[in-house]
Amino acid sequence: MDSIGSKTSVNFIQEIIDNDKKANKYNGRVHLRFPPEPNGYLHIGHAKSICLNFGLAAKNGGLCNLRFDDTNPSKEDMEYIDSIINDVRWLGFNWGDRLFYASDYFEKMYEYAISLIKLGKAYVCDLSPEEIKEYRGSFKEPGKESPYRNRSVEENLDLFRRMQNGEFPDGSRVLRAKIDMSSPNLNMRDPVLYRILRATHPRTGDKWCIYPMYDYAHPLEDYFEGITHSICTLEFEDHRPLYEWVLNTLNLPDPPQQIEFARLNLTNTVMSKRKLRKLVEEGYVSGWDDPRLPTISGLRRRGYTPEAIRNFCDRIGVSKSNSVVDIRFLEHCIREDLNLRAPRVMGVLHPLKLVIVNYPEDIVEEMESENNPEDSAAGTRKIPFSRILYIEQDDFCESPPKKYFRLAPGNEVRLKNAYIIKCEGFIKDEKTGEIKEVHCTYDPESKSGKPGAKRKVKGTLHWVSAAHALEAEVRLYDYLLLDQNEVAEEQGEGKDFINQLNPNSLEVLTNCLVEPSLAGAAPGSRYQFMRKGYFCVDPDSTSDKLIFNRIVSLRDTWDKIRKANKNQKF
RNA sequence: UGGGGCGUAGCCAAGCGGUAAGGCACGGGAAUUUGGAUCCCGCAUUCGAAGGUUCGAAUCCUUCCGCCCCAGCCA
Repeated sequence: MDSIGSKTSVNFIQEIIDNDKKANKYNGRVHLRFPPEPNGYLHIGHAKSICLNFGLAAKNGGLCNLRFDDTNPSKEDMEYIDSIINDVRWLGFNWGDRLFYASDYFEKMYEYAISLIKLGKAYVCDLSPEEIKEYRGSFKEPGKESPYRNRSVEENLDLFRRMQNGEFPDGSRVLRAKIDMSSPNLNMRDPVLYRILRATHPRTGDKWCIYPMYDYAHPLEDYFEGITHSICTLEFEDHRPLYEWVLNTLNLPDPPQQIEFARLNLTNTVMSKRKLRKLVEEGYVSGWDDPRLPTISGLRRRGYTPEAIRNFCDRIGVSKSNSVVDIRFLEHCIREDLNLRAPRVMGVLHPLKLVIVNYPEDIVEEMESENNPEDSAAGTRKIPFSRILYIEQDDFCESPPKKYFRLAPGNEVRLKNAYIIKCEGFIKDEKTGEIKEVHCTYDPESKSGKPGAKRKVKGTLHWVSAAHALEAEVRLYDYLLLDQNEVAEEQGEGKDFINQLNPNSLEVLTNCLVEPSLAGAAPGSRYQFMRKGYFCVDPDSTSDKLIFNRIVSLRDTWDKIRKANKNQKF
């Protein structure tokens, strides 16, 4: 019932919106915004927020703006602006002509700051950063009032203008709100509103040398854009009184309301900008779009679809409790999506030569194969079959364990869309134990589609024809981080997430063989390699050298049985 | 330590005084030319704990316990 696109239960934010609409608050308008700071790449945690904001707007006949919160030029960059725009669009959202920047409002914000000064609600403070910290007090002790707190309006006006004029060095003065130095909420102890900062802004260049702080800028940005519900994450809960203070003190009508929800955490990966940056900058991964990262660009390169990501975000729910979503749920979402639409192909990751000894040497048959059993409209294709094939090394076992349905001496197995074969022998390198090739006979009556194919055989294998297969590189990805318990076992609890990194998060296979229909497969196209998983053609792929990224493996019950058996020994 | 939040299954999460939805994971089975997909079945006598109110409490009250966030001129 609750599959793709079906209803999810109403979350607490929707409830607030429902009540506001009922009460005709904001004249029934619903206007949201996604307000990233352009200081990093978007990740799936942002996707949760994007889906929430744009989704809520759509559901309620409202609008959602894209707005860059670019109030700190020392950390922000045009590169990030471009990537964020690209990612939000790729996820499938549309902000119409409502692309905004906090920096668009610097002039207005400055004017409102002057109003605050005139109201006696803001003052220029000459304390150093260290002194301000000292004066702020602590959790148990109230703060002390700044000696500059009671300057006259005229003096404040004059000093603030001169701050803006560039007459003072960076860090020498700030504009502060005059609220309450003994508030139990530290955010209300005369917070800084403006700081002097000489840094070239990505959009306004060197026009300004003072920049508003988030707590002052954000409520105003929301107000300027007619935002009704300003959704942010839990850590801003303590800032809400300040958000409201700015709007109320300035006496702005229909003030937006801030609502907080829990950010997304995922198992087996990292989500903080700091950690992602460390991985990228210190070369633990290949870049922001490394397919192992939970960045939008990484997921895109890995082969995740926007639909799967959106579906995931819609299904994890929205609440206020700190939670960690199992990454396997994300994997479920991409499997569910790709199962329905990824064409099936055959690709052998670890090739093992298989000779059909009773099959003519000079014949090539074209085997008819369904492109997608979940979608008959996907049609069929022909796959060449011949005497010499390659199968998966795993699919042959000299002395098979219990419940092994694959090829073993004397065993019969079906080759997908071809014939039933029987293992008659194999060649083994006695020194290394390596199986060099497997010899089989085929049953000519068992060709797929023919009555003789109806026989029951336990296993079905995928294969490629040696003479026709294409060489390919396949990149197998695994979780970026080990499970918490594995880490404890293997290296004794490290505090640094670096020693939690999975050493096997990337395995590159260079000798894979895929069916010839894959020639010229376009970067970004996705396939199911039957019995193996879903794969996506990497942008590095060329017509000479195919490169596939494994998006996610198929569910593998044999693998589970195998592991269970292994663990049983003890 | 003062303030702000949050505790429902291994993980998310509904529930809003009338007797614990759903999904993931997990276990079992059916069917199967992907050990995939699909389909069945199972999976909280109990909601952080203890008291109280009530005919009736995950929902209301009290106390306690645990976890997260806050002392940037970051957002």
